Amino acid sequence: MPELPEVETVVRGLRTVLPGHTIVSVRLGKTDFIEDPLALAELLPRRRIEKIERLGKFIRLELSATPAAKNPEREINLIVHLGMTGRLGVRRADEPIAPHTHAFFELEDGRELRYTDIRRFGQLLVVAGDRLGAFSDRLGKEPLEISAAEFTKRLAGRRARIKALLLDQRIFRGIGNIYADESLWQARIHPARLAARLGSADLGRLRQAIRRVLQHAIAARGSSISNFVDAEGQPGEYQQRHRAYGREGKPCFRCGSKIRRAVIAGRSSYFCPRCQASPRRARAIHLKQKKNR
DNA sequence: AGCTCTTCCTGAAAGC
DNA sequence: TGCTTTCAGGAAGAGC
Repeated sequence: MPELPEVETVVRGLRTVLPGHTIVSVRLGKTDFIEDPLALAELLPRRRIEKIERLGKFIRLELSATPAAKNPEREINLIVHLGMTGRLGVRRADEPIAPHTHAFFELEDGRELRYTDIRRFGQLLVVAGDRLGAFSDRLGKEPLEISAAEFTKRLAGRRARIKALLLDQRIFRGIGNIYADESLWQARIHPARLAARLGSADLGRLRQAIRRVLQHAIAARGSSISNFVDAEGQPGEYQQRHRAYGREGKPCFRCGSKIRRAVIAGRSSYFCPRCQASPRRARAIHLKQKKNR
């Protein structure tokens, strides 16, 4: 499923082939995952793709108007969320169409940007330039850019489980189930721990673990779970480096204990029962250390 | 505030 | 073998 590293991989791929090109027309299949299909089909033609960036798990294509565009005075953005099974890639218009392809953005040079999404959990929307700030403000901080102080501040006093907070896009943007579990394993923190009960050492390790895991995953071009492929249709390789996610019953890479699976924050969560002390055990360890001091 | 449940959707996997 | 059921999950909303 596409999370920050997968979306970053797609964005980097699109960046090498799309900027400077103009959308000449839009064709849509099923539209139930598109916020306003009529606006999309009306506003995009005759616009040039200026730049592409990632906002958490969202992809933003900044579009400038050519004179023939509708409402040329308005700057708009095409925003794409890949959901679970979304794919975005550029193909020649005469190439075969993958099943479940529901949006085609034809370019002036005979290629087209295609959006394919088996389950249609993804999202396509148009955001006007003057609304982009509000759109972005609804999302939390980029985990690769956040300072230690800001990281701590965002979790301080929160009585929710750390896993739930890592998945909450209003706190940090871009982390999903795989990278939450991988980061918690790396930082040796049990997913069910309450954020308010984590010490500064825990939080420091967690921030570094998130950075490290995401950077390594980006370098490996993401994890190919649920058929993820990049803009060129190539799978990523980080799934081979997973230490917790999807490894139920397999030995922990650190201590050899069997990785366990439990539903935490409504999601499958994988962790090492020895390296990542449960909330109860973490508390017992904490009290014992206090007593010995 | 934060938890659980439900909804959206399809294909893979498990169950019979 | 082949059909039926269950499950997975990002995000949002309801209800507790």
